[in-house]
Amino acid sequence: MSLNDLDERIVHALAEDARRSYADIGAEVGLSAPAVKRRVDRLLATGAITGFTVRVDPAALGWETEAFVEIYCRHKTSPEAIKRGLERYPEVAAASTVTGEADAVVQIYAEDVRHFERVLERIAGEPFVERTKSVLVLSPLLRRYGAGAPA
Amino acid sequence: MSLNDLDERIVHALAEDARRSYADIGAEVGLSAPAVKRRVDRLLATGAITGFTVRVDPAALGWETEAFVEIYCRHKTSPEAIKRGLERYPEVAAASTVTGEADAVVQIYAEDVRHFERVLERIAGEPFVERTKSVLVLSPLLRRYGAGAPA
DNA sequence: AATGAAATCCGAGTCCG
DNA sequence: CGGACTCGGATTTCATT
Repeated sequence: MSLNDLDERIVHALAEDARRSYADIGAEVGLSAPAVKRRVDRLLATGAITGFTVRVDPAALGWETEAFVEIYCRHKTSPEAIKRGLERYPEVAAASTVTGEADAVVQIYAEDVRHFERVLERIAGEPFVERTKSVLVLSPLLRRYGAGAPA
Repeated sequence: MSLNDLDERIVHALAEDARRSYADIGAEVGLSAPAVKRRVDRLLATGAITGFTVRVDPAALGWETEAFVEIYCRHKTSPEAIKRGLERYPEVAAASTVTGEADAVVQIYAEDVRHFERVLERIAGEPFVERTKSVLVLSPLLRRYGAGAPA
């Protein structure tokens, strides 16, 4: 399934501000309000847009600390094993196997650095984990398409 | 900044579906529609809620390739400059300044590897970018709290 | 100070050409 | 797809506790 340029611009406009009126978005992409609505409805029906949310300041929710953790596994650890090992941690927001030296990148939200440290120690202690390498997020610059939002 | 119980429930309701009417949310938390609106306005003013977005399915949009890009900047590049430089790329889903050697981590969705290569070249060509280091996502293991791709 | 009821107004949703 | 109409909910006003 492929979207044309118009749909993409509409999704992008909604990603920035889902409260903009159809007429407003239409003025930007060159369509009338009903035309924009029809396309949004279609995007919802096909599952390209899965819903509407608020962007929340994680700090306001008490999740002050965010981190990316690279995980280096012992040989022959399957992606499924990594997944099973990580999904027990509620602090893990996202995890993916990746190219490069590390085997997986894990995105973690913790209440504070102390909380993060505890989580990291437990993950590092998992039998399939050889070693880890973390970077802490200093300040979130951009957050679109619902990416990386807790709760 | 701290949220009381009512605010928390309102934020939670909006996080699930930001299109619900104020009256509907009010019925759930025990307030009238205007009362809910006033609290949402206040949450927006204080920055607890930073905006309204759509949740999108990257695959349905044809964004099959996902990558994490570490950006190393020239000296004296402010976070704001990085943000301004990156927000023009619709392919950028998230960006954060981080601890460690790199200055920022950027999460990118592209149609395919070729598309990603083009985007990376353009980002690497930005005046504030010294060099970049990328890892491609092989398979998304976990995606929670609306992080990345909400299936 | 924060609330709910009533009134207004704008935009979503619908129908038609 | 655009234009026009209708209707629901957002937003405002105001009285109340």
